[in-house]
Amino acid sequence: MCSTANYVLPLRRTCEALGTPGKLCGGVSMSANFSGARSHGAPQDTEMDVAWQELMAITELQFEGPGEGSYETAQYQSMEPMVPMGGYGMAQSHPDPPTAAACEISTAGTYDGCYPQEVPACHRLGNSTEAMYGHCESQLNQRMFPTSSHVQPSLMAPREQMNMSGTIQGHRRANACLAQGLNRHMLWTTHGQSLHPRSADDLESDSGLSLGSSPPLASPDNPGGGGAPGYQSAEIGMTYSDGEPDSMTEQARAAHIHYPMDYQNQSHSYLHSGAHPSYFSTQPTLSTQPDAPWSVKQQGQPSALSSLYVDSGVSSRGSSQPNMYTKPQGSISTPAPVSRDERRAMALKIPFPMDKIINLPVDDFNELLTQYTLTDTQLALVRDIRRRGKNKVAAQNCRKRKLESIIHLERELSQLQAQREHLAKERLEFKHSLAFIKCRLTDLYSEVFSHLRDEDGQPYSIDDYSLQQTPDGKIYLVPHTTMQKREQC
DNA sequence: CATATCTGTCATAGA
DNA sequence: CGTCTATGACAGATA
Repeated sequence: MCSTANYVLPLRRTCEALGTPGKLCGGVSMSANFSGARSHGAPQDTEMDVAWQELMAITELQFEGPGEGSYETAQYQSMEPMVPMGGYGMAQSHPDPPTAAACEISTAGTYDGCYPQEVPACHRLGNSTEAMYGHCESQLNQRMFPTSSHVQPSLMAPREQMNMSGTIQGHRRANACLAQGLNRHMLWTTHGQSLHPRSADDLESDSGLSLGSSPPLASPDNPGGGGAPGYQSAEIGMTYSDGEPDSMTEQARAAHIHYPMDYQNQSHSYLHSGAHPSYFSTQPTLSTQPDAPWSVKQQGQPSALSSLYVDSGVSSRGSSQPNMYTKPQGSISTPAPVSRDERRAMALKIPFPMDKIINLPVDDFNELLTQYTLTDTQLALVRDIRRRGKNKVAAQNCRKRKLESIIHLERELSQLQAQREHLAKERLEFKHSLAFIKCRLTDLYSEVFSHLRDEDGQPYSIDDYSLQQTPDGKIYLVPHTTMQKREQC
């Protein structure tokens, strides 16, 4: 798979979307939007040509100020390291033809950095993905609140609609969710099933499990799938379901008996991990060992979350859902977010961790499945978890790419505006220079004429004669009448 | 309470 | 054909 081509396409899509704001909005028909957004390449190209011509039309000077060249360049370089990750990278160091030409035209050093070489930035940052992402994020935040905002508001708008502070937001939300989780906890334990006939999962999800692709699964109040109707951790007092507590405990005990794993302890170990707010390991684990699936070993390195683009692990960063049923802070253990899928997996007693479900290669994943006897419901849940987990990461990456694409386009716009201004100044200088040369030529012409004399010693009239130079360098005095005859011929 | 933003999820296309 | 990835669209949670 070619990383360049792979990136160019989404970038172009983003360009198209920016060019036609309506496409960013929800349409009546998704499929229609899809086809529309992806099949109108030619008109968009025409628009780009027109836009370029406008930029080149230096008659109307509406430049608003120099671009923040160095800053944006550095910023964009910081994005580049995605290239080796998943075949994504910004700009790809392939200047668009117009810009490249423009850069060549430009005589000032201002445009040397028109398209910076991104690779060094990657190497500068090395493997410190923390720094990599932190850099990106911080700059995104800076872009969010520019101190010298010369970018047109129309271009600020789409960017500001995007997630510019995911990490911060995640932390902020994590704290906020504690209170929220407390409220939810109280709500569920107070009202119980009578007020909430549907499970938390069903209430949270628009569709719960994937529509049509999976049979109904055993969400806490949907025991039809063969799993426990709910899961309750007795040790930490977590209640994932609005079911009867006694029966829940029963179910938990049953799980204890019928399955080799101790979910309570597993959950406990997860909750005690603390370092990472998620059950998910963010490091792909290629090991196919089916034992100790919920062990702390699966916690993975939290740094993976900060890797450039979400690698393959699934995080609960900023997710509002995982915290909803966690125990309020200040209790026995550090609150750990439990996503719906995690609860489902526990409810159905899936005998391997989310980490493996999501991150294992398909072969290893299938091999893992063969090592256990799973019901259809469990199998469907596992596959749904895998699909959702991968898609969640993909969505996160997709959004980051979109943000970076917008930033890239804004920077490119600034550069083109600066270039336009430069060319306009250059044109003005040439115009003045030309006027001066014309004036000088007229003077010289008159002076030459003033020194010319005919056979009678009389000066030639500048109205009746003109000087003309032939290609061989010789100069002739030509009467206007002769010139007129030539023109008539 | 309305709004904006963030995030997870689904549907879909394409590789 | 199954899987994976990318992305638009949507919904829910939250600030």
